Amino acid sequence: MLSKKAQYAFRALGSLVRADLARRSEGSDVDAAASDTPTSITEIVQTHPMSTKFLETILLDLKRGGILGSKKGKGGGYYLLKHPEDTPLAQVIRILDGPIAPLPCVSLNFYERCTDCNEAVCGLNRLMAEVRDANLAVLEKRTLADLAVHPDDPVRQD
Amino acid sequence: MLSKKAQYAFRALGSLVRADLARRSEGSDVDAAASDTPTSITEIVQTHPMSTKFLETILLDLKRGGILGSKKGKGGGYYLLKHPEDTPLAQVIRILDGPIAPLPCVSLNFYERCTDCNEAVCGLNRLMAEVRDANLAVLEKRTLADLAVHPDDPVRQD
DNA sequence: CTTTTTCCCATCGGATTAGTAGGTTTTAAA
DNA sequence: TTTAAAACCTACTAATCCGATGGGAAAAAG
Repeated sequence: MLSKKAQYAFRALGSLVRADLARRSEGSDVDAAASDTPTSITEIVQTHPMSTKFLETILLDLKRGGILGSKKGKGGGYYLLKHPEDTPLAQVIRILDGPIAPLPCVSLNFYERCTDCNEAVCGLNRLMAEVRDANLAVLEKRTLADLAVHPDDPVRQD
Repeated sequence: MLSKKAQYAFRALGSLVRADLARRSEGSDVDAAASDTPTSITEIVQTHPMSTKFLETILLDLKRGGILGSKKGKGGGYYLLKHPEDTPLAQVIRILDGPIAPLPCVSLNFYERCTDCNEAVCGLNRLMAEVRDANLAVLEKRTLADLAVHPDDPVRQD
Protein backbone atom coordinates (compact mmCIF):
# COMPACT_ATOMS: atom_id res chain seq x y z
CA MET A 1 0.00 0.00 0.00
CA LEU A 2 1.16 3.49 -0.85
CA SER A 3 1.66 5.84 2.09
CA LYS A 4 -0.43 8.99 2.43
CA LYS A 5 2.72 10.85 1.55
CA ALA A 6 2.96 9.15 -1.83
CA GLN A 7 -0.76 9.57 -2.47
CA TYR A 8 -0.63 13.29 -1.74
CA ALA A 9 2.50 13.55 -3.84
CA PHE A 10 0.69 12.12 -6.86
CA ARG A 11 -2.21 14.53 -6.40
CA ALA A 12 0.09 17.50 -6.14
CA LEU A 13 2.09 16.30 -9.13
CA GLY A 14 -1.17 16.12 -11.05
CA SER A 15 -1.58 19.86 -10.50
CA LEU A 16 1.96 20.55 -11.57
CA VAL A 17 1.60 18.46 -14.72
CA ARG A 18 -1.54 20.33 -15.71
CA ALA A 19 0.24 23.62 -15.10
CA ASP A 20 3.13 22.37 -17.21
CA LEU A 21 0.88 21.35 -20.09
CA ALA A 22 -1.01 24.64 -19.94
CA ARG A 23 2.19 26.63 -20.01
CA ARG A 24 3.52 24.62 -22.91
CA SER A 25 0.40 25.17 -25.01
CA GLU A 26 0.03 28.84 -24.06
CA GLY A 27 3.54 30.09 -24.57
CA SER A 28 4.22 28.11 -27.70
CA ASP A 29 5.64 31.17 -29.42
CA VAL A 30 7.65 32.67 -26.55
CA ASP A 31 10.37 30.82 -24.71
CA ALA A 32 8.56 30.53 -21.39
CA ALA A 33 10.64 28.73 -18.78
CA ALA A 34 8.92 26.53 -16.21
CA SER A 35 10.54 28.53 -13.42
CA ASP A 36 8.75 31.67 -14.65
CA THR A 37 5.32 30.35 -13.71
CA PRO A 38 5.70 28.14 -10.66
CA THR A 39 2.73 26.79 -8.71
CA SER A 40 2.56 27.62 -5.00
CA ILE A 41 1.56 25.21 -2.26
CA THR A 42 -1.46 27.42 -1.55
CA GLU A 43 -2.69 26.97 -5.10
CA ILE A 44 -2.27 23.21 -4.99
CA VAL A 45 -4.13 22.92 -1.70
CA GLN A 46 -7.04 24.90 -3.12
CA THR A 47 -7.79 22.27 -5.76
CA HIS A 48 -6.62 19.27 -3.70
CA PRO A 49 -7.62 19.73 -0.06
CA MET A 50 -4.92 18.48 2.30
CA SER A 51 -2.70 19.70 5.11
CA THR A 52 -0.59 22.58 3.84
CA LYS A 53 2.25 21.83 6.21
CA PHE A 54 2.32 18.17 5.31
CA LEU A 55 2.36 18.93 1.61
CA GLU A 56 5.26 21.25 2.27
CA THR A 57 7.47 18.40 3.46
CA ILE A 58 6.36 16.23 0.56
CA LEU A 59 7.22 18.77 -2.11
CA LEU A 60 10.55 19.33 -0.43
CA ASP A 61 11.23 15.60 -0.68
CA LEU A 62 10.35 15.66 -4.36
CA LYS A 63 12.70 18.58 -4.85
CA ARG A 64 15.57 16.80 -3.11
CA GLY A 65 14.71 13.76 -5.19
CA GLY A 66 15.34 15.70 -8.37
CA ILE A 67 11.79 15.81 -9.67
CA LEU A 68 10.83 19.37 -8.83
CA GLY A 69 12.47 22.76 -8.93
CA SER A 70 11.38 25.69 -6.79
CA LYS A 71 11.43 29.44 -6.67
CA LYS A 72 11.37 31.29 -3.37
CA GLY A 73 9.64 34.50 -2.43
CA LYS A 74 6.54 36.25 -3.67
CA GLY A 75 5.18 34.63 -6.79
CA GLY A 76 7.31 31.59 -6.08
CA GLY A 77 6.35 27.93 -6.01
CA TYR A 78 7.24 24.57 -7.51
CA TYR A 79 7.57 23.31 -11.07
CA LEU A 80 8.55 20.14 -12.91
CA LEU A 81 12.21 19.91 -13.83
CA LYS A 82 11.54 17.57 -16.74
CA HIS A 83 8.78 16.85 -19.21
CA PRO A 84 6.02 14.86 -17.48
CA GLU A 85 6.63 11.78 -19.64
CA ASP A 86 10.25 11.69 -18.49
CA THR A 87 9.47 11.00 -14.84
CA PRO A 88 8.27 7.44 -14.23
CA LEU A 89 5.95 6.77 -11.30
CA ALA A 90 8.58 4.43 -9.84
CA GLN A 91 10.83 7.40 -9.11
CA VAL A 92 8.14 9.17 -7.11
CA ILE A 93 7.39 6.08 -5.05
CA ARG A 94 11.06 5.41 -4.31
CA ILE A 95 11.55 8.95 -3.02
CA LEU A 96 8.59 8.89 -0.66
CA ASP A 97 8.06 5.24 0.25
CA GLY A 98 11.43 3.65 -0.45
CA PRO A 99 11.75 0.22 -2.03
CA ILE A 100 9.23 -1.05 -4.55
CA ALA A 101 10.38 -4.67 -4.22
CA PRO A 102 8.46 -6.88 -1.75
CA LEU A 103 11.72 -7.96 -0.05
CA PRO A 104 14.95 -6.06 0.63
CA CYS A 105 16.97 -8.92 -0.89
CA VAL A 106 15.34 -8.45 -4.31
CA SER A 107 15.41 -4.66 -4.32
CA LEU A 108 17.35 -2.96 -7.10
CA ASN A 109 17.73 0.42 -5.40
CA PHE A 110 17.58 -0.48 -1.71
CA TYR A 111 19.20 -3.90 -1.69
CA GLU A 112 20.02 -5.57 1.64
CA ARG A 113 21.42 -9.04 1.97
CA CYS A 114 19.18 -11.71 3.40
CA THR A 115 20.46 -12.65 6.85
CA ASP A 116 19.09 -16.14 7.24
CA CYS A 117 18.64 -17.57 3.79
CA ASN A 118 20.83 -18.47 0.83
CA GLU A 119 19.61 -16.26 -1.99
CA ALA A 120 20.80 -18.65 -4.68
CA VAL A 121 18.65 -21.44 -3.26
CA CYS A 122 15.78 -19.57 -1.61
CA GLY A 123 12.53 -20.16 -3.45
CA LEU A 124 10.93 -17.00 -2.11
CA ASN A 125 13.64 -14.81 -3.59
CA ARG A 126 12.98 -15.95 -7.10
CA LEU A 127 9.23 -15.51 -6.78
CA MET A 128 9.45 -12.06 -5.23
CA ALA A 129 11.88 -10.96 -7.93
CA GLU A 130 9.14 -11.93 -10.37
CA VAL A 131 6.70 -9.74 -8.48
CA ARG A 132 9.17 -6.87 -8.47
CA ASP A 133 9.61 -7.12 -12.23
CA ALA A 134 5.86 -7.16 -12.80
CA ASN A 135 5.56 -4.00 -10.74
CA LEU A 136 8.40 -2.21 -12.45
CA ALA A 137 7.07 -3.09 -15.88
CA VAL A 138 4.16 -0.79 -15.07
CA LEU A 139 5.81 1.75 -12.80
CA GLU A 140 8.77 2.46 -15.08
CA LYS A 141 6.58 2.70 -18.18
CA ARG A 142 3.87 4.89 -16.74
CA THR A 143 4.87 8.48 -16.04
CA LEU A 144 3.56 11.73 -14.64
CA ALA A 145 2.03 12.38 -18.05
CA ASP A 146 -0.30 9.42 -17.53
CA LEU A 147 -1.49 10.96 -14.26
CA ALA A 148 -3.19 13.81 -16.07
CA VAL A 149 -4.91 11.69 -18.70
CA HIS A 150 -8.68 11.90 -18.48
CA PRO A 151 -10.45 8.52 -18.95
CA ASP A 152 -12.22 9.83 -22.05
CA ASP A 153 -8.94 10.79 -23.66
CA PRO A 154 -7.04 8.28 -25.78
CA VAL A 155 -4.73 6.36 -23.46
CA ARG A 156 -1.39 5.00 -24.51
CA GLN A 157 -1.83 1.23 -24.36
CA ASP A 158 1.50 -0.13 -25.61
CA MET B 1 7.27 -4.62 1.33
CA LEU B 2 6.14 -7.87 2.90
CA SER B 3 5.90 -7.87 6.69
CA LYS B 4 8.04 -10.19 8.78
CA LYS B 5 4.87 -12.11 9.45
CA ALA B 6 4.39 -12.88 5.77
CA GLN B 7 8.06 -13.71 5.31
CA TYR B 8 8.03 -16.15 8.22
CA ALA B 9 4.78 -17.58 6.93
CA PHE B 10 6.36 -18.41 3.58
CA ARG B 11 9.31 -20.08 5.26
CA ALA B 12 7.08 -22.17 7.48
CA LEU B 13 4.88 -23.06 4.53
CA GLY B 14 8.00 -24.21 2.73
CA SER B 15 8.50 -26.79 5.47
CA LEU B 16 4.90 -27.89 5.29
CA VAL B 17 5.04 -28.24 1.52
CA ARG B 18 8.13 -30.41 1.72
CA ALA B 19 6.43 -32.54 4.37
CA ASP B 20 3.40 -32.81 2.11
CA LEU B 21 5.44 -33.88 -0.89
CA ALA B 22 7.39 -36.39 1.17
CA ARG B 23 4.22 -37.93 2.57
CA ARG B 24 2.69 -38.13 -0.88
CA SER B 25 5.68 -39.97 -2.35
CA GLU B 26 6.12 -42.27 0.65
CA GLY B 27 2.60 -43.45 1.21
CA SER B 28 1.72 -43.82 -2.44
CA ASP B 29 0.21 -47.23 -1.82
CA VAL B 30 -1.59 -46.55 1.47
CA ASP B 31 -4.20 -43.86 1.94
CA ALA B 32 -2.17 -41.61 4.26
CA ALA B 33 -4.11 -38.52 5.29
CA ALA B 34 -2.26 -35.24 5.83
CA SER B 35 -3.69 -35.00 9.34
CA ASP B 36 -1.95 -38.27 10.25
CA THR B 37 1.52 -36.74 9.97
CA PRO B 38 1.29 -33.10 10.98
CA THR B 39 4.38 -30.94 11.48
CA SER B 40 4.77 -29.26 14.87
CA ILE B 41 5.93 -25.70 15.45
CA THR B 42 8.99 -27.06 17.22
CA GLU B 43 10.01 -28.98 14.10
CA ILE B 44 9.57 -25.97 11.84
CA VAL B 45 11.64 -23.73 14.09
CA GLN B 46 14.45 -26.28 14.07
CA THR B 47 15.00 -25.91 10.32
CA HIS B 48 13.93 -22.25 10.10
CA PRO B 49 15.20 -20.35 13.15
CA MET B 50 12.63 -17.79 14.36
CA SER B 51 10.61 -16.89 17.44
CA THR B 52 8.45 -19.87 18.38
CA LYS B 53 5.76 -17.69 19.90
CA PHE B 54 5.60 -15.42 16.90
CA LEU B 55 5.34 -18.34 14.52
CA GLU B 56 2.51 -19.65 16.67
CA THR B 57 0.36 -16.61 15.93
CA ILE B 58 1.25 -16.79 12.25
CA LEU B 59 0.23 -20.42 11.85
CA LEU B 60 -2.97 -19.68 13.70
CA ASP B 61 -3.70 -16.92 11.21
CA LEU B 62 -3.06 -19.31 8.33
CA LYS B 63 -5.39 -21.80 9.92
CA ARG B 64 -8.16 -19.24 10.34
CA GLY B 65 -7.49 -18.20 6.76
CA GLY B 66 -8.31 -21.69 5.53
CA ILE B 67 -4.84 -22.69 4.38
CA LEU B 68 -3.78 -24.97 7.20
CA GLY B 69 -5.39 -27.63 9.33
CA SER B 70 -4.14 -28.58 12.76
CA LYS B 71 -4.13 -31.41 15.21
CA LYS B 72 -3.88 -30.78 18.92
CA GLY B 73 -2.03 -32.73 21.58
CA LYS B 74 0.96 -35.02 21.53
CA GLY B 75 2.12 -35.75 18.01
CA GLY B 76 0.03 -32.86 16.79
CA GLY B 77 0.94 -30.01 14.51
CA TYR B 78 -0.07 -28.32 11.26
CA TYR B 79 -0.63 -29.55 7.73
CA LEU B 80 -1.76 -28.20 4.37
CA LEU B 81 -5.48 -28.48 3.72
CA LYS B 82 -5.03 -28.52 -0.03
CA HIS B 83 -2.44 -29.58 -2.56
CA PRO B 84 0.40 -27.02 -2.63
CA GLU B 85 -0.40 -25.96 -6.19
CA ASP B 86 -3.94 -25.05 -5.13
CA THR B 87 -2.93 -22.25 -2.76
CA PRO B 88 -1.76 -19.13 -4.59
CA LEU B 89 0.74 -16.83 -2.88
CA ALA B 90 -1.82 -14.03 -3.03
CA GLN B 91 -3.98 -15.83 -0.48
CA VAL B 92 -1.13 -16.04 2.02
CA ILE B 93 -0.28 -12.36 1.66
CA ARG B 94 -3.90 -11.27 2.04
CA ILE B 95 -4.26 -13.22 5.29
CA LEU B 96 -1.15 -11.79 6.91
CA ASP B 97 -0.63 -8.37 5.32
CA GLY B 98 -4.07 -7.46 4.01
CA PRO B 99 -4.56 -5.79 0.65
CA ILE B 100 -2.22 -6.43 -2.26
CA ALA B 101 -3.42 -3.36 -4.17
CA PRO B 102 -1.42 -0.15 -3.72
CA LEU B 103 -4.59 1.82 -2.85
CA PRO B 104 -7.73 0.83 -0.92
CA CYS B 105 -9.89 2.17 -3.75
CA VAL B 106 -8.47 -0.36 -6.24
CA SER B 107 -8.47 -3.33 -3.89
CA LEU B 108 -10.55 -6.35 -4.89
CA ASN B 109 -10.75 -7.93 -1.43
CA PHE B 110 -10.37 -4.91 0.87
CA TYR B 111 -12.07 -2.19 -1.13
CA GLU B 112 -12.69 1.19 0.50
CA ARG B 113 -14.14 4.15 -1.30
CA CYS B 114 -11.87 7.07 -1.99
CA THR B 115 -12.98 9.96 0.21
CA ASP B 116 -11.67 12.89 -1.74
CA CYS B 117 -11.48 11.86 -5.37
CA ASN B 118 -13.85 10.79 -8.10
CA GLU B 119 -12.78 7.27 -9.01
CA ALA B 120 -14.20 7.50 -12.51
CA VAL B 121 -12.03 10.52 -13.29
CA CYS B 122 -9.01 10.01 -11.02
CA GLY B 123 -5.91 9.24 -13.04
CA LEU B 124 -4.15 7.59 -10.13
CA ASN B 125 -6.92 5.00 -9.74
CA ARG B 126 -6.49 3.68 -13.24
CA LEU B 127 -2.72 3.47 -12.96
CA MET B 128 -2.76 1.74 -9.58
CA ALA B 129 -5.31 -0.76 -10.85
CA GLU B 130 -2.77 -1.58 -13.55
CA VAL B 131 -0.15 -2.16 -10.87
CA ARG B 132 -2.54 -4.34 -8.91
CA ASP B 133 -3.24 -6.47 -11.98
CA ALA B 134 0.45 -6.88 -12.71
CA ASN B 135 0.97 -8.09 -9.15
CA LEU B 136 -1.95 -10.47 -9.20
CA ALA B 137 -0.86 -11.96 -12.51
CA VAL B 138 2.14 -13.33 -10.63
CA LEU B 139 0.69 -13.88 -7.18
CA GLU B 140 -2.40 -15.76 -8.32
CA LYS B 141 -0.42 -17.94 -10.72
CA ARG B 142 2.43 -18.83 -8.40
CA THR B 143 1.53 -21.17 -5.57
CA LEU B 144 2.99 -22.87 -2.53
CA ALA B 145 4.31 -25.54 -4.87
CA ASP B 146 6.61 -22.97 -6.47
CA LEU B 147 8.04 -22.16 -3.03
CA ALA B 148 9.67 -25.58 -2.77
CA VAL B 149 11.18 -25.60 -6.25
CA HIS B 150 14.97 -25.71 -6.20
CA PRO B 151 16.62 -23.40 -8.78
CA ASP B 152 18.26 -26.39 -10.49
CA ASP B 153 14.91 -28.06 -10.93
CA PRO B 154 12.84 -27.37 -14.02
CA VAL B 155 10.64 -24.39 -13.27
CA ARG B 156 7.21 -23.88 -14.72
CA GLN B 157 7.62 -20.86 -16.96
CA ASP B 158 4.20 -20.48 -18.57
C1' DC C 1 -2.18 -38.26 35.13
C1' DT C 2 1.62 -36.53 32.64
C1' DT C 3 3.44 -34.73 28.57
C1' DT C 4 3.00 -32.49 24.40
C1' DT C 5 0.90 -29.95 21.57
C1' DT C 6 -2.44 -26.26 19.73
C1' DC C 7 -5.09 -22.38 21.15
C1' DC C 8 -6.31 -17.96 23.37
C1' DC C 9 -5.72 -13.35 25.43
C1' DA C 10 -3.31 -9.65 27.00
C1' DT C 11 0.57 -6.76 26.98
C1' DC C 12 4.64 -4.20 25.50
C1' DG C 13 8.65 -1.59 23.59
C1' DG C 14 10.15 0.41 19.56
C1' DA C 15 9.54 2.13 15.14
C1' DT C 16 6.93 4.40 11.76
C1' DT C 17 3.39 7.47 10.08
C1' DA C 18 0.88 11.51 9.66
C1' DG C 19 0.76 15.77 11.03
C1' DT C 20 1.91 20.28 13.82
C1' DA C 21 4.47 24.40 15.52
C1' DG C 22 7.33 28.07 15.03
C1' DG C 23 10.55 30.32 13.02
C1' DT C 24 14.37 31.90 8.86
C1' DT C 25 15.35 33.20 4.52
C1' DT C 26 14.45 34.76 -0.06
C1' DT C 27 12.04 37.44 -3.44
C1' DA C 28 8.68 40.62 -5.63
C1' DA C 29 6.30 44.45 -5.44
C1' DA C 30 4.28 48.74 -3.22
C1' DT D 1 12.80 50.35 2.18
C1' DT D 2 9.14 48.24 4.06
C1' DT D 3 5.74 44.69 3.55
C1' DA D 4 3.83 40.49 2.05
C1' DA D 5 4.25 36.06 0.18
C1' DA D 6 6.43 32.36 -0.61
C1' DA D 7 9.94 28.35 0.15
C1' DC D 8 12.79 26.35 3.63
C1' DC D 9 14.37 24.36 8.15
C1' DT D 10 14.24 22.10 12.79
C1' DA D 11 12.02 20.07 16.12
C1' DC D 12 8.25 17.94 18.23
C1' DT D 13 4.00 15.00 19.00
C1' DA D 14 0.09 11.90 18.97
C1' DA D 15 -1.44 7.83 17.30
C1' DT D 16 -0.87 3.66 15.15
C1' DC D 17 1.37 -0.48 13.75
C1' DC D 18 4.91 -4.12 14.04
C1' DG D 19 7.31 -7.65 16.02
C1' DA D 20 7.36 -10.01 19.71
C1' DT D 21 6.54 -12.01 24.62
C1' DG D 22 4.02 -14.08 28.79
C1' DG D 23 0.92 -16.88 31.03
C1' DG D 24 -1.92 -19.77 30.80
C1' DA D 25 -6.37 -23.16 29.08
C1' DA D 26 -7.90 -27.00 26.31
C1' DA D 27 -7.17 -31.16 23.94
C1' DA D 28 -5.09 -35.45 22.78
C1' DA D 29 -1.85 -39.42 23.25
C1' DG D 30 0.31 -42.76 25.98
